Amino acid sequence: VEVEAYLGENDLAAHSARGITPRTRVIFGPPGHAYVYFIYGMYECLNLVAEPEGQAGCVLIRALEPLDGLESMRRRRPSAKRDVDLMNGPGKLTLAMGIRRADHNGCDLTVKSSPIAVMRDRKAPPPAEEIVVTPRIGINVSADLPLRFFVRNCPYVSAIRTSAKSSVIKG
DNA sequence: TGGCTGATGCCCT
DNA sequence: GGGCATCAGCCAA
Repeated sequence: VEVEAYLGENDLAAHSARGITPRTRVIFGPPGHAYVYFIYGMYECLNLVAEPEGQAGCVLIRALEPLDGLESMRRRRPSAKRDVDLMNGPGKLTLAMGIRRADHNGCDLTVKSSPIAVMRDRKAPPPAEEIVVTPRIGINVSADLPLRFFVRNCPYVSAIRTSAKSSVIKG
């Protein structure tokens, strides 16, 4: 329900901006794979590689709406007081899902046997009617680019922080 | 409700 | 060695 785009070029906020390193190698690999990185000494963040092999570009998953597995998520995140707080942040949702860099960085999400369940036993929900577009959260460079997208009026997003720079995509 | 801060370790200069 | 795509708890108002 909430993502941010990180581009391959002209986006200094992207980890891939300085080219291929041991950490960013996955971002330059084939699409549909998970790029999981460790941040602030405590948290992991999940990205989906989104460009053809050889090009950089990925999507940071910032919030999800839990449709299944609520009990196990509550066990992994006992600090969440309400269901809407289980996955409303990039560090929270990896905790709730048990996603770790050591286990899941580089794994292929396009196969049924993927260790990260992506619509494995479900039909996709209907597309959101309205998407809000804003600048990305928590970055200092390329901070004005409108690359954060979230479902309007969805209670599961991390911060309904719309600004003067926000806009809405319909349909 | 909103702002500040400590916790904590990888990554790249 | 400094910065970092974060979070939870604390405090003031």
